[in-house]
Amino acid sequence: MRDDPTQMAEQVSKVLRHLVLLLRRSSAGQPVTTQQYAVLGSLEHGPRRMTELAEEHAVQLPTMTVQINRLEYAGLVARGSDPADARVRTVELTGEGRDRLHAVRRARIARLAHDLAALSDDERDVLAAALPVLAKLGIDRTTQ
Amino acid sequence: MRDDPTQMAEQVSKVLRHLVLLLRRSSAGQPVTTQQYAVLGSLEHGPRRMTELAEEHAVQLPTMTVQINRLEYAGLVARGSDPADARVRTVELTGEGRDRLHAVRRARIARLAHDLAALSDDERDVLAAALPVLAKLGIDRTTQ
DNA sequence: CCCGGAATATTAGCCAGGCTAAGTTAGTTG
DNA sequence: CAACTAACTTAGCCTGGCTAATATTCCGGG
Repeated sequence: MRDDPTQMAEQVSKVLRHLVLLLRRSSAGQPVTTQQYAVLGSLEHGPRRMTELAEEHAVQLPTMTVQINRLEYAGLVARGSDPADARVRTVELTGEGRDRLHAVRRARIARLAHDLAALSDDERDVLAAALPVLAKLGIDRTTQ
Repeated sequence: MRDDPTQMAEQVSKVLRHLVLLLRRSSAGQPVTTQQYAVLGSLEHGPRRMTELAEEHAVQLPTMTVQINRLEYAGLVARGSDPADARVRTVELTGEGRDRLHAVRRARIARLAHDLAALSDDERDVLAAALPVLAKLGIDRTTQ
């Protein structure tokens, strides 16, 4: 298949659609939406500024403003200021935000681990080998 | 890694997030949204009823109604009736809908093929081997 | 010193795409 | 034939995107 990129692309496309449906089914009705969870994850290692968050999540600044507003209202993050530049707002996790992040992460990892446990050793090997390749896919698109 | 499902799940989780971001970046500003494209794809092999479409896309019936309304307004699908049961509405592609589906598909496949072409032969082999495994992931979740 | 432009966020207003609850119409069954 | 069930649609709400239009604040040149 590797010699017919078009055919392979069709397979990849189907698999992507499958994964998207999987994610949709598994994230319905969770205590934190996938977007909120992703943003909380960005804050794990310290405060970030709004522009950073927006870029990292491939989103416009106003979109991130609204996200952070909701998270702040929910008590999961707090806004701060940069003493060196009064224009920038920083965002950081509250204690509750950190707790929630870890709880949701545990649940997601556990579910994934459960799914992975249903595979054979060989299948897990194959999958593990492919992860770096998947991570590499499309990285040059981000610079366009 | 295969012997530590939790660690592997973390890796998979990261890769999934990467793929989601990829999809978001690549689908921004397309002539057809990914949802619309997916629905058109379901109609490729003939008319379907609303309930079928909703189930297939893991969505409630009212959500599918709205989707089909938009596609119908855009002239890409047409509603019909089941002569055997006046309650059911059928949906099928119009000529323009079929053209649009094929055009969008070509574009998506081409972009994916381009990305795949940037990989080495070995990497493509590894990825090709993993596709069936990925397709298998989580299929038992749908029955819960 | 200060004035104009650039950078950082926010607000306002729009749209897509989810959901539930309630309503309509048509089949099914006791 | 009355009551229930099934298939959709409508209405109303929420999240999460976007652009355009404001503040604010910083910075560099005259």
